[in-house]
Amino acid sequence: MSKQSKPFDLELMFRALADRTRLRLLNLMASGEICVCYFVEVLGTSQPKVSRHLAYLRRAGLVEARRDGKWMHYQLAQPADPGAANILNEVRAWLLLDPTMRREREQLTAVCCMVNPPVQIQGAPKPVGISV
Amino acid sequence: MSKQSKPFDLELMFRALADRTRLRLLNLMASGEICVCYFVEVLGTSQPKVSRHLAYLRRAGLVEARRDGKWMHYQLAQPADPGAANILNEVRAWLLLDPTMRREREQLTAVCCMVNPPVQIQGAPKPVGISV
DNA sequence: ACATCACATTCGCCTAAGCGAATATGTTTT
DNA sequence: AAAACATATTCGCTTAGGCGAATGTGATGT
Repeated sequence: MSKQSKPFDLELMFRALADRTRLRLLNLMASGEICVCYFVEVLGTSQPKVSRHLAYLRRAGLVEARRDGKWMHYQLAQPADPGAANILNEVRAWLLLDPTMRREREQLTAVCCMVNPPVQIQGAPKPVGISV
Repeated sequence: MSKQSKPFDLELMFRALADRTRLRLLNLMASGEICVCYFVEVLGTSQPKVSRHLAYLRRAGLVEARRDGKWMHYQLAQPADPGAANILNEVRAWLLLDPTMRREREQLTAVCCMVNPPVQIQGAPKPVGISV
């Protein structure tokens, strides 16, 4: 059998990318691993909604999750298919340039640097790659 | 106003790409303009279905249509937003490499070269860019 | 003028998937 | 053991969108 174990469903990837909330989630992972409570805080949406969209992204193979005590950390995943990886890289490049997305990454940085952070964030592990 | 006239809805683009039939349609436009009857013939799907999906692609700004007598010709469009254009280029590159998509492009070429083409195709203008 | 051709649109049905609200699960703390 | 916490899942509802079948539309041919 010359077939890959997973032929990477491009259609599924695009369905995963075809939602603003999910694009915003991917954007906040640009700098590295980050735990769920930051998504909730920065995006200003409900926790179940964030969780559902993260599950969708994971099913599509676009992110990976890692448990650390009570916290779940999410990071961008590199698809095995090189073509899919190239497409995703372009999407990430676009996210980096988009003004709205840029603002949300700045909000993330701001939240991380606060002396008196919101209740939801207090005690949460800082995301990596944020210049504090 | 520093805003573009059309901020190019990336989410809409991904929704347009999130369907196998539409990816197959884009694939058949790889070599240039092509008229609707070829889509119907090569994809083996109903004409209304092809037409609806082409309309969807046009609404998303991924293809352009041109009327020529009773024939409608479709071709890939270059989005104004350079980031979106880069993403689309990667998608096209992926389509060129995918074995299934490659086979369908070959089918298109085959149909064009037939001495006794199927009824649907007889008299239709040949697509450009097909090595006959 | 009328039929035919190439394509587009509409209709009714069904599934995927988004949402808020409620609830469940796994982990740490006390 | 029980409470608190962070996150995940389920439920009921609503909308987008896929499909085949039927119909509409604009151009050509006779």
